[in-house]
Order: sequence, then structure tokens, then C-alpha cells
Amino acid sequence: MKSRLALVDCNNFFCSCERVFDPSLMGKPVVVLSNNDGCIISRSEESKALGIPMGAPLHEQQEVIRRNGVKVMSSNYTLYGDMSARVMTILREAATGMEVYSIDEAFLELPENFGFQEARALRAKVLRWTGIPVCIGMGETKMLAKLANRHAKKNREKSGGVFEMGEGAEAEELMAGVACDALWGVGKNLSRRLAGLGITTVLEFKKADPVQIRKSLGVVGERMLREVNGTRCLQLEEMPPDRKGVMASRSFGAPLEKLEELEEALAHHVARAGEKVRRFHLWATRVDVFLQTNRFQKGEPQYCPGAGVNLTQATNGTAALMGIAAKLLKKIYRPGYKYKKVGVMLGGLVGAGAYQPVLAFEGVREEPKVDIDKIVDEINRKLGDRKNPVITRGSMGNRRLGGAWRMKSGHRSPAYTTSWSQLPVVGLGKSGAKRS
DNA sequence: TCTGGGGTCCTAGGACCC
DNA sequence: TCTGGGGTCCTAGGACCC
Repeated sequence: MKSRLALVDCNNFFCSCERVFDPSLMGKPVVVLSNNDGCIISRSEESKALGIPMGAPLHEQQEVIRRNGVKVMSSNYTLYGDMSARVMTILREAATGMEVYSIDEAFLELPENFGFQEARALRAKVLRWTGIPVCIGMGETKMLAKLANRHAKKNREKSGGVFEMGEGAEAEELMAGVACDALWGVGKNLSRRLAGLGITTVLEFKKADPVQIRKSLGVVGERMLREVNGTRCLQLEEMPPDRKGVMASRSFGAPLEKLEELEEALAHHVARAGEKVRRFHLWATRVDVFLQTNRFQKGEPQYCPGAGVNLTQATNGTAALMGIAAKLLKKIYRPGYKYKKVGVMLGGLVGAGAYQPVLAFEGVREEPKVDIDKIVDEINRKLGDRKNPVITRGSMGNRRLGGAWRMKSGHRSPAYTTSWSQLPVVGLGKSGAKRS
């Protein structure tokens, strides 16, 4: 018998946690909000039935919420973390191996005799001991277990919250009725690319030509294809690898314009990120700072710069990090914009072996010899305009920006960040130093 | 008026080295 | 003055996930 995996996923996890601590919420529509109470990030079944979409801005749903008496909760991550640990403890006992995949999900390596009955029993146990309902999907690979879990969830009454993705005609029939973008790892973009190849269902994907998939979706696509066909490519990671970076950022309720105000917010984020890094017993060798204007404000001039430095020595001291971050902020700050967000990313994290104490920090580059603003303005003048600039900063700032903000197609990225990385630098890491 | 905050992996291309 | 190929490391950016 082939070894099998299960994906155990808590149902509407944040809402379920809130219900454990306030049973009066049972049976009522509930939503939990994101950090600034801005978006809806968890919905109970009753809320889903009302048509409230995942990730919707709260203000767009106020009418539905008022009419239906939806209970609205701010998020409480301490509570969710605690509940998560309880669930994971129970799951671990049932498995021969386990990977905690997220706060509300875990992959389990199943014992040979673990079947439907055992899955149902495990589900009941978690519910009884923690109050959290879960669904369990089983299969030979992570992707198949994910797919099975999705099916278990969608057909909860029929499946009893448990489903195994088997082989043969029955499984294929099911796959024929599921769209590609239901696959783990297939988002909007890849499903569009698959559609271009005439592949729209999971079954069509399963039977696709590996060479063709490799060519148009790369190794990621090929791996998914093999996984769907029962070959394990994604292994169970029982020991989570060390974190590579720690980010801290927040949107402001009202936009900020002054450098001093941004500095204050940034200092707070640096302290938070630094604490987290120290908690993992790690040290940062890179610091990035970024700013964002309000991307939803069409017509407002947008500016989303970022800058970073590699450090000569690993550090996790708040004071040193704060100094670096403040200098980076000064570099990218330009007056006249309404900033909606500031953030810091502590990257290149290294373990204790690589640690060297920082005595005096010298790792910030000198004043640029190139006038970045001038270059940016010049390029924008040639290729775009102020309201619709051609360049902005790179990945950090751009990650959530809409179409108008991206590079216009046809222009190869003369990215803002590229200019930064080409600046003469002092006391940087290897590659930075080479450029000076 | 209000519209989250984190993370990961892969790839392409440049810099650099021998 | 012109000529090569192979390899590594790094950064930026794209795509996806919870």
C-alpha cells in the first residue's frame, strides 16, 4: 500500500476561534477583520451564504452586515495562535509525521491503517477537545490531499468532512468537474496560461503533455503535474526552515506627509521586526525600507519607493537597525506625497554561527553621486507623465499595485531600484562593495 | 471616509572570476 | 586589438499562498 498524506484544515478558522470563546456566536453570521479593521479575512458559513466575499473591504459590506445583524470581530492573533497549537498537538498524535503548513492547516503522514473511520474519529476528537471543526483530505501527494480537502469542504454533508482522492474513473470524473485554478499553486495567471493551452479542468491538466507544461509553466508547472499524477515532488517538511526575512508594516488610517511622522511609524515597525528576529535567535544582514501612497486613490500622484542596504556585519540590535532604517527613509522620502504605508524588511537572516557583534555601524552607503530623483523624473518625462509614471520602485513597493502602476508593456524595466543598487556604496556586502 | 500583513519559490540577467 | 566558455553569486521581479 502506498503511503498517503492528509491535509487537515480548520473551517473558517478565525471565526471558529471566536465562537469557542463566545458560544453565543454559534449559528449566527460572523466575520473577522484584518489588522486595521479594513478587510474581511474570515467568514462563518452563514456570512458566506449572505454573499460576503473573502477579502472584501468592510465599508463595502456595511449594508449587508447591518441588514443581517452580522457579528463583526477585530482579529485576535494571540487567541488564534493558542487555538492553533491545541489543534496541532492533537493532530500530531495521530500521524507518523507532520508539517504545520499554516496557522490553520497541517499535512499529516498517515499510518498504513488510517482510513475513513480514523479520519472521522480524528475530526470528532479535534472538535470535542478544542471546539474547532476541521475537514480532512487524503491522497498520495500534497496536491491530491489539498484537492481532496477542497472536495470534503464543498460537500460537507455528504462527505462528513472527510474525503480521499483515489485513483481510477471515480477520481477522474471528479477532476473533470473541477476548474484548474482550484489546484494548489494555480492562481489567476497560471490558469490563464493553461487556458491558452486548452486546459481548463483538473482532469485535462492531469493528462497534459509534461513537455508542453514544462515549457510554458516551468519547473513549478511540471512539479504540479507530477503531483496530480500521484508522484510526490513536494516533501513533508517537518522541521520548518529558518525564516529568510521579517517584515513589519502598517497602513495609516489617514495618510501622512511629513518625514518626522513617517520616521515615528517606521521606528515602531523596526522595533517589532527586530524583536521577532531576536526571538528566532537570528541576525539580519540586510535592511529594506519602503513607502507607499494610496493605491486606491485614482488621480492622486503615486510614489512607491524603496531602498535597502546589505550590512557589513549581522545585527539584531534595535538601535543599530533604527539608525539604518532612518537613513534609508530619508533617501526615499519626497515631500508632496500622501503616504499610506511605511514598512521595513529585515532580510538575509543568519543564525548564531554567523553572528558578529556590531560595535560601530558603518554600513550605510554614502550620499549618492547620482541624482536619483533627476533620473526618475527624466525617464518619466520621456515615457510617461506624473500621474501615470513609467517607473516606480521594484518588487516590495509594486507587489500590490494595480495596472496603471506597473511598467507599461514594451518598456524594459529601468527600475528605480536598479538605480539604487548601482549607487556607489561603502561598507556593504560582497556584491555591493564590488560596485563601489 | 474607510480598502491587511505577512511569507515562499523560481527565473532572468548582470557582475565577476578563472 | 581581438578573441571564449563555464561557472557562481546577487538582485529584481513575477507568481502564488495563508
